[in-house]
Amino acid sequence: MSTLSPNLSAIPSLRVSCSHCNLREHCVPLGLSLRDIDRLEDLIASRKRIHRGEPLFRAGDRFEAIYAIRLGFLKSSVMSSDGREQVTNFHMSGELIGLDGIANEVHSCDVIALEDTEVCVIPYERILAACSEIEDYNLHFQKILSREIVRQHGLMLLLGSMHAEERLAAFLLNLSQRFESRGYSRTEFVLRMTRAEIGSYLGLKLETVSRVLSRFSHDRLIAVNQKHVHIIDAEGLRAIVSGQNPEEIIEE
Amino acid sequence: MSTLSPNLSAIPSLRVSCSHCNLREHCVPLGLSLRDIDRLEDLIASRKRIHRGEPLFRAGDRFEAIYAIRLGFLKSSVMSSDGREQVTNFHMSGELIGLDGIANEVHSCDVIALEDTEVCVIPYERILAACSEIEDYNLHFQKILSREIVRQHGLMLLLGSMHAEERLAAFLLNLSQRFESRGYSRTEFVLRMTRAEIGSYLGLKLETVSRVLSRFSHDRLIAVNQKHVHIIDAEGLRAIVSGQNPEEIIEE
DNA sequence: CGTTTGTTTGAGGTATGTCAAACTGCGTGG
DNA sequence: CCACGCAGTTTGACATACCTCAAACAAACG
Repeated sequence: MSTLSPNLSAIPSLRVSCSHCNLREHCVPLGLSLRDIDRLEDLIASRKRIHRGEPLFRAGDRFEAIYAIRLGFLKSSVMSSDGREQVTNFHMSGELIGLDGIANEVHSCDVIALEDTEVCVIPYERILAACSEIEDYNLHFQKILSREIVRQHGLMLLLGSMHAEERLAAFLLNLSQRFESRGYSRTEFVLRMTRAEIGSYLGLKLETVSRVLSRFSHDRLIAVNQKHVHIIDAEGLRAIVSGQNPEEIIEE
Repeated sequence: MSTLSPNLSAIPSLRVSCSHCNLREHCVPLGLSLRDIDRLEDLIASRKRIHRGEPLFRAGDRFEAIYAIRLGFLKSSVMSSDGREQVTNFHMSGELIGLDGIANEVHSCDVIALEDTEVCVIPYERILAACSEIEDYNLHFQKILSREIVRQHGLMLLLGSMHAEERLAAFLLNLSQRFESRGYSRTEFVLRMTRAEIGSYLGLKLETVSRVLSRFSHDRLIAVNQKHVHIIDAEGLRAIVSGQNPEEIIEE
């Protein structure tokens, strides 16, 4: 792996332009020079489509590549020995998947597409090669890994010490922020996952998720219609996250 | 940072021998050649002692180094904006601390010594230098980061879907296994942390921790005397973790 | 030895889980 | 195109695991 896939440009349909990809700021957060960004394109071996409901990979699969989401929506989950599932993350465009596989050369979680999805396949050897060939790519990739660690700290805080309402409020605000940073509306979006999957992610049962969403809806913080969510009072949600549960409005 | 601290060997008291360190298999899990292990010693700038109760670093501190624990015991914790603390990990000898800081060049959690502790200070620039200079060190360090991600997945499973008894049983078995792999007894050890800290880590209140430990003690799974724990029936604990709650023994 | 910090245990409350039933929207096939 | 079935959601009634508050106890610490 001394040169980076010199032959790929021969296959135009597979050739990807990172420098023109509007997801660039997500995959390549560091201030790389344009010249280096061009070289990043060589990391990508191919693209892959996954249909709704299908796995990108499963726990136990051999780890070979990191995936960058071009478009779509997926969930990661781990299973306990006795079959309980815990959703560990929801992924949207621009995010990287598969970092867990580096540890043992085997994936430790399932990743399932929640809608039809397309990913860039980045063979891990190429990432290692880039680390030694591209100035600063080392630091760049370590930051990506570290960022995931920090993200999970936040999730542990949520799971370990927040109430159902706080968890849901934090969840909605997080989604909102991520949609916004991708150019979508931060106030209206569609939940790609079921109530049960939200519940698993937040350490709650689906009935609790449903009830809390109904309560938010009743309190005019959001409007929910099935999967469609409209955030009406983001400030109110933020207040809930930080425990500022305001005096309850007297029920009529 | 092209050469690795050539002047440090002039300070014998600070000179550390990784190759003779009995924690080597923890800090250096990869099968590095002896020659490379020798070079690892150059990573360490100094050692640092932290007294019980004192911080190694705090959230917001500038990130400069990774720390390898030579001996002692510490906790990591994150705080929510409204002051709730979540313990995210307990650390013992041979483990690396500070990986969270890579992401933003600032630490995102507090690390406090729970007993007098001594750590090796490994400036992060030296790690980056090693990544480009030592064959395979790149992969090695990325594995360390990925392993932390995988570990946290397990913790999320615990926090999101396990009962108090299962959490405690998993916690005790995890400690037991880590003590054993360091050459200590896997059946008798001292808890360095308070019930409140265990509770924070496991998403429980200290009273619940205390009650569950008492129940385990009553059921002859363990013997507890304050901080001292004796694991009597590891198999029984394992059964609890995997949800195999056996028919309750009739209370006398 | 008194004070502080941590632990245990009890009584009672509550948030969330469990079980169940009705409802909705969607896709499939008649 | 309608009807059917299915997967997902909502809502209610009830159960319970865990939390809260409180008091007594134990250990550690100056």
